[in-house]
Amino acid sequence: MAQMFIGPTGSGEMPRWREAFPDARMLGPQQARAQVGEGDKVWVLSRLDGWRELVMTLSQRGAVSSVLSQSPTSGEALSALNAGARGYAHALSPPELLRQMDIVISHQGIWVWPELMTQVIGGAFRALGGAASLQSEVLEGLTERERAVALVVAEGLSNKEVARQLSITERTVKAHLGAIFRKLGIRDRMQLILKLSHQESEVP
Amino acid sequence: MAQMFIGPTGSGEMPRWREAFPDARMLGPQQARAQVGEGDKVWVLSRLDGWRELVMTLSQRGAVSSVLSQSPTSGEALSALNAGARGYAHALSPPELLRQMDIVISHQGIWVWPELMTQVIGGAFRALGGAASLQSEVLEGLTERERAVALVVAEGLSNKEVARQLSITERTVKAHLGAIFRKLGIRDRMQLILKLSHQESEVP
DNA sequence: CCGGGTCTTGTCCATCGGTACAATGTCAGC
DNA sequence: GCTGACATTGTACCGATGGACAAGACCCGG
Repeated sequence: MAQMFIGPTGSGEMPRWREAFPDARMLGPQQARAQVGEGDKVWVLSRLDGWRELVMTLSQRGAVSSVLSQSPTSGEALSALNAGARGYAHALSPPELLRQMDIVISHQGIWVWPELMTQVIGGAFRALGGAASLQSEVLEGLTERERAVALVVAEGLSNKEVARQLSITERTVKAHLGAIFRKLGIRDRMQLILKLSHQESEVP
Repeated sequence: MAQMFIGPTGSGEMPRWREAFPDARMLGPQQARAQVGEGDKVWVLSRLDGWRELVMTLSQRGAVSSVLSQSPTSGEALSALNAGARGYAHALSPPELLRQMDIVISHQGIWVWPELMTQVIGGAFRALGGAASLQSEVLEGLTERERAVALVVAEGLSNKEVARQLSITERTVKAHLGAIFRKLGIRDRMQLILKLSHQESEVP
């Protein structure tokens, strides 16, 4: 559960951050990969080369990471979140804000520099509007519930996850999937995805 | 700073939520528009007609709102966030989770049902030129052989079929796939397909 | 009231998919 | 010559997946 800061080796700055977490440790990228484990909270400076990849591995390892940038942009914010980061803010944010971030990300939340959040969400929304149109003819022959299952499965979720999301049993998900496969003449979820994203494909 | 729940008039359910916030008030949409003000924390049921518009006005008024859905989807999540909501979760989430959400959104954070978060962020990432920057280099980090496997797998073929097509063992296919998953930071072939198919479908 | 369609769940089982812990051979570069 | 990246394959394990067989609940039209 250690609090750690990761920056270019030898970077002794980060005064605001130090102020917010006096007891934290400062690490270089190498040490980070070696020492960070599940539950640790890491703060990565985006000035660091390969920060994205670092965040990705640390996140998969179960660490909770935030990215601090000297010049925040919505693109970098998204990149960070996509890499698994849970927070994104200006590197020189005031200590109170940093501590606030800490609270948020410690509770499964996401914290992003507010102005950026608007852009991020806005962009995503526009894009998904287009994505929503993809469904259509393929799903015509399916029932209400089957369509719902098909769409969620096509997002890449497992049966268990679909079950949770639709508040039904995994068994029921399988039942619907079976019907979907039969009706669409396909054999598994992979082909379902292909059928929904492109209309083409189909192999012997 | 009142905690309020807004659902269809006369909806007396929401046991889990009640449990989480015993002192909160339940309102109908009309009352909400009249009474909610700055700093109030409102929970809106997405089953409610016009929930999106409601969230939008309340948010602009300075209220902090979360949306609870009976059947959460990434699309609805984005829609909620875009309307100004700060939280999005299943309507029957356990009380501890709801209180956790409360903490997060009270600290300027965003809270979204974890499984959906990945999709939401993923969608957003693809939407804003992140697609161009990273997608093209998705396969860059892979070796010759890994790329070959990735492409065939993305066609929807099984490991056995890939093996036949590339004249290698199924075991070897698994080996390459393992490396691919690790390098791309994904967990299975479904996500690989999504990562690859979304790189060709972009908007003007 | 009855039959059909839909939604739901159950058990059982064969297979697939992903990973852990390996080994072998090749080939480029220091 | 040795090291490291790459390709290949093996055994083993276990969770995920899809199908088989079955059944109860609900609703709607005949």
